[in-house]
Amino acid sequence: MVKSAGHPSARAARSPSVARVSLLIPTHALPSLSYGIPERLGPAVRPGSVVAAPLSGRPRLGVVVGTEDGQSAREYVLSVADDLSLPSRLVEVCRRVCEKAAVPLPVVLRAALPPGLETGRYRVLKPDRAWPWRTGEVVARAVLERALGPDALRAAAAEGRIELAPAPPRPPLVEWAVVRAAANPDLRRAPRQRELFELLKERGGASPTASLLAETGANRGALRELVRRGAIRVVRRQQAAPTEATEGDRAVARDVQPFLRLARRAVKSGGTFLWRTPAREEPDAVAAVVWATLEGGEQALVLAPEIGVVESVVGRLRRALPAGYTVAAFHSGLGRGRTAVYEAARGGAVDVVVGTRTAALLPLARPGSVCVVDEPSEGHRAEPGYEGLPVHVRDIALERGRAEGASVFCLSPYPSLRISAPEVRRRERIRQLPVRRSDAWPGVRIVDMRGSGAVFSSTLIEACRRHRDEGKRVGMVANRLGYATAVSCTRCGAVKRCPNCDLPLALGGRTGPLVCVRCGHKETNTGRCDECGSDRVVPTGLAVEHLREYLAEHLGEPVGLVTAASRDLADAPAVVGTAHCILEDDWDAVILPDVDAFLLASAVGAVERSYRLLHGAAEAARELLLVQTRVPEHYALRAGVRGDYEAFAAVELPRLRALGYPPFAHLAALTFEGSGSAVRRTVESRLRPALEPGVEMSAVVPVGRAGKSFLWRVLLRSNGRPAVARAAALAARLAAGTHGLKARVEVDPEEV
DNA sequence: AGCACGCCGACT
DNA sequence: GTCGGCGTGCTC
Repeated sequence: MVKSAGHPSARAARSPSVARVSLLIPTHALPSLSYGIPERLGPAVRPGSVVAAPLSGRPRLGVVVGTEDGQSAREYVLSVADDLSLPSRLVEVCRRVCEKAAVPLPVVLRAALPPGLETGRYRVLKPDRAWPWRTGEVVARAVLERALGPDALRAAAAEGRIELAPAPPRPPLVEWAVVRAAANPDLRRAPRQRELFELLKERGGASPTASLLAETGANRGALRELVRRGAIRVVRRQQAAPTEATEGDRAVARDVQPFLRLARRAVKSGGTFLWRTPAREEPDAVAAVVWATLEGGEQALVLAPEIGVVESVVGRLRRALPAGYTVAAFHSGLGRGRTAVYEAARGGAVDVVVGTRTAALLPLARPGSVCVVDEPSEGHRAEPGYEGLPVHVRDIALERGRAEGASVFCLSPYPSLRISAPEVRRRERIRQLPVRRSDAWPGVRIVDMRGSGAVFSSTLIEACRRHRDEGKRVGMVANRLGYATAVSCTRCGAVKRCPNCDLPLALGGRTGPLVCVRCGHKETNTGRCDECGSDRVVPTGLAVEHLREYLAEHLGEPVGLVTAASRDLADAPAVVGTAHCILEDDWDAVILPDVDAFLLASAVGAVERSYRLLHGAAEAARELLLVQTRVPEHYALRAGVRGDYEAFAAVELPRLRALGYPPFAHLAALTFEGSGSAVRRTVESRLRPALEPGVEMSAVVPVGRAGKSFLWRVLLRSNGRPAVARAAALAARLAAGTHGLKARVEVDPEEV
């Protein structure tokens, strides 16, 4: 559905109003450009319209980000793709996200458009006689370019023979069975076919064949036979949005009731809220917010950090919400099926969308509320340089609240300090709902490991054995994958380091080799200390495999393993795994044998993560939380095992302020890929002189390599987020214009 | 002087 | 992203 300006004749003589267009070219280097609005397109061109406009003589797809009156422009908007246009308030959200996060505006806008949108396809309007394509056919730019050559392609576009035809990917086709009119087959001696036919009639005479076959257990032969008899037709239809109808299950809804009054009040008053509830109550709090939103006739968007959580929240909402509403999931795992959900959300046909970060900018016809589930999770932000925006979902949600008037809820027992700090809450007008504490708390044992070289204390081993003997389950958290992060001498304490990079060498397998994670240096593990000559060099840094082996030895029976990559013997009485995989489950006892690896990590943000780990571990443990440490008085440890978030914040916030870290100052992490000389030249002679006052920049530090090229890290810091974002955007622009240099930019990363 | 190549900035 | 201008440096 593209409205075209009939070519140059349509250019109005009097000065037309002007559209600012952000062309969908993913670069920092191209600003929004001004184009005239031809008279006949006038009303269709508004902020949010998706339009075609020429750049360097060829049409490009872009989004109108603003309109002005009076000025004239040399080039004109060519056409409008009405069926793709975004709500203008969402464009406002995209603009603010772009400014705050130093992500090019076209990249942010692209994230708000349908996934997989083809921007480089043309519809053939008036084919030349020599062309192999017919009128109305849609052809990819690459195909046209190969066949015609770039000049003829441009000429064809200028002559109006072809027209840019953006199209979201079509939903996949699904096979349907449809009863033929007046069909009355004799199925007395064909029970399978009869069953199929009856079920199909029960469903109103049309149904996807997959579910018919699954439900009756019939095979395709029975279906084919019905077709042969002329009883049914098999047709292919576009898959409808995979929405689910709510059920209003009373028993499940009862769990939601305690949250409902609060949620109704908050949704009604509007604004941004922190809601601290125990992790296991989060789905019910979300259900209450969604419920209250639907009562107001608006749509709810729920954002979860990963696909598994999305699916479980969808299931919970489907059962808990009153009957008569629709819920849909939106995440990358749905492939092309996502398009239909996108359309349904944009058109207001679905009431609730639950999605991963890819859904953060999903257009909604009636935006009512946005819930960020497990707010501090790092899954809410894409790694810079990979697909998706390197922006935390909470920041997008906050902007949606402001621009679209949606109520925003950030849920977690332990929200990130950058959103819960009193200064931030005041500045951003974030209100805190009454805190709900876990009603059960396990017993806590903190085992002081000072003066012990052992991996496991006797307390730990006894606790494991006791739980095992009582038929209870123990979950143990490891901090690393693999076997060991380093080897050190038990006599003098020296750590074996890489001769090139000075980094501790990691142990690849039980007996070696020793490998450098940065430069790839490899050596055999001799077990001998280079410093004191002892032969007592042993693995340290308790990685998953090692812990598992060790624990199995002590218990005299196999121990389970759960990581993102593998699940083995997950039902064993004792299971070792990564923090993420262990803590999403419930255990009788949770054991953190090496919490110091988290507490003492050098990254700022690591302490906060440790607090969450401890608090989360306590919530996941029914009876016992056991922690081994050499810093038993550490504030994050003491507060974490009690779930005392306020006590932790009271110490950590002043520390962050003193260090000049978010939320008290803002950072941008720049990662450059290229030769050291190119990086230093760009950073020192071009970026540094251009920095605004108040923006500090660190030195260039090597941080490893990506394949053949080297990676370098530079940190920018400023009191104001806009200033640091501008500097980061400048860095990205400089790198984009420098041959052999790539930059990835992240403003206020979760951890530095 | 004439031309190839690569860098840089403009493009609306 | 893509193009053209222009400066550098090489060849005829």
